[in-house]
Amino acid sequence: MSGDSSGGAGRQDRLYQDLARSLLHELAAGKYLVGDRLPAERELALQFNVSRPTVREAIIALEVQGLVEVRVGSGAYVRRHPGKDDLPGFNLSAFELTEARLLFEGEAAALAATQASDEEIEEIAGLVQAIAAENRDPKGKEQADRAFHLAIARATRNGAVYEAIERLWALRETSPESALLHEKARLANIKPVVDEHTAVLAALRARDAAAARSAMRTHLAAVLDSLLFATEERAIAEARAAAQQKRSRYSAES
Amino acid sequence: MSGDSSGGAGRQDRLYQDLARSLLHELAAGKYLVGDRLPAERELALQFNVSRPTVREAIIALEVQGLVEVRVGSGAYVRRHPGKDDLPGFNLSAFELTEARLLFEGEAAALAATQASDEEIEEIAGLVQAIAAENRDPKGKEQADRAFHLAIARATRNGAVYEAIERLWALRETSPESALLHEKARLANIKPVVDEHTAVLAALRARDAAAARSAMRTHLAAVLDSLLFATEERAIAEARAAAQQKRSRYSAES
DNA sequence: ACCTCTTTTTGGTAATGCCAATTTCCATGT
DNA sequence: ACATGGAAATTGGCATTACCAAAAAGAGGT
Repeated sequence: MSGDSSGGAGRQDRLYQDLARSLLHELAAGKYLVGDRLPAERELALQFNVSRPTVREAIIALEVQGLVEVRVGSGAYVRRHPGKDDLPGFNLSAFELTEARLLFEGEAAALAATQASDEEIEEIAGLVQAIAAENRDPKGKEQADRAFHLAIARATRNGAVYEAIERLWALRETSPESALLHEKARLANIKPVVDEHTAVLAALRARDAAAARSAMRTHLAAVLDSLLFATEERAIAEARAAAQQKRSRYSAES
Repeated sequence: MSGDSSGGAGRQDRLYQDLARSLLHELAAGKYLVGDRLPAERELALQFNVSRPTVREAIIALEVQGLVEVRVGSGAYVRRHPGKDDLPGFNLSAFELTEARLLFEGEAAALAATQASDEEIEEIAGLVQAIAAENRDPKGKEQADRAFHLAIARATRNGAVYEAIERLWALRETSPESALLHEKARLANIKPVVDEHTAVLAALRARDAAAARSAMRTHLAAVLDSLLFATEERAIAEARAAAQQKRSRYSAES
């Protein structure tokens, strides 16, 4: 079996992350208590059918997060249990993240409208162009989209606001389910709609806080819509109804 | 040299940590800027005279901490610099934190007004009582105040919203300058004003989102005021003027 | 100039081998 | 019996080699 990569069902990225997540789940499930020793690297490699280097990488990931302590010649020991903070937004659905963005980034846009420098606004204008360009490329990674939103957050001149919003984006990228859903939404809906971004930009240029908030909320409400569209599971249908309620509130605002 | 371990002068532990530290220093020194690509794994292995697996481990350590982003077939790119985010909320002033709370918690209150269960609202009512009691005790630690705000965040039923707001509180408690300033504000102002909390509660009971947002913003605008009042430093005077501007916006809202 | 196909570069993992730190356990001496 | 010392087994630490797949760079044709 040299090179399971061939038969191993084409996994492209970060096998160690999958393993780390699995171990994390086992920890959270109480399979290993604080002070317990994890199985040996060689054993884990067998159990999970991966190579030892991969196991090492996964354990290092846990070690860096302070979850386990590795003692040479002895083993890896559980230091503490994954707290709510450690599973960064593990249970945060794409809906929750986007709803939070709707609320927070709306306010950020409003504040940015009164705080942003001309240079910052022009930078944002450039990013709108970049989004348009990115949209023409079917493989675009929404890199410009992210930059656009973060630039606005930065233009608030409030580090706490920026950090909070940046964190929401980080969670979105981390959360597996979230990533999956966004991918589906992208395939279905495609374009992150340049018009909506342009509207936000126009409000910023006009230094109109209320308009900026409204435009940003409209944009993110559309994103929320696309997420709902990308979902067929019945379980989510309930959330859909609830979100529908909420959305009606959003548009009623402005 | 195969197996530097033999001649390598008894290194027992974590070669990858040494490497990660070295890279961290280079990052901090500005050798690689945000967005830059790190040298290839094979190249770093040569430069530092270690094996590629070790380089991978070090890069994974950086990746887990969010310092770099690894793209398959391309390389490892700098995401952010060490030090800004690693010591959470380093340069976040009490003003910034409170302003962010004003924006975010206002929205949270509005959402909570439509989402909270009756039980949750009664729990919040109990916390208002607790705040009143805490006020009578000069040694009160604003424990109830914190619980009040977090309960509202939780009542949004949105984990992302809750986590973001909880983080702002955590930062407030961590940041030394922030704590100091809040202390001064407390001594000067005394009561965390029960009336304002009561107003928020009333709006929640009425399920009036707009009123809840308004009441919460009024409350936090008052906190912001007390912070400004507690400040005499000239350096802050400028920020004060800027904040004054912002505040006028806040009250103009609602 | 522009698009396309090939080559090179770069990360992803596997597999193997050996060293060093610990631990286990048994033999030995008291 | 008990303690002690040391070999043997266990376990992590790193190095090497090899090959695949994704991405970037370059060559070639249009």
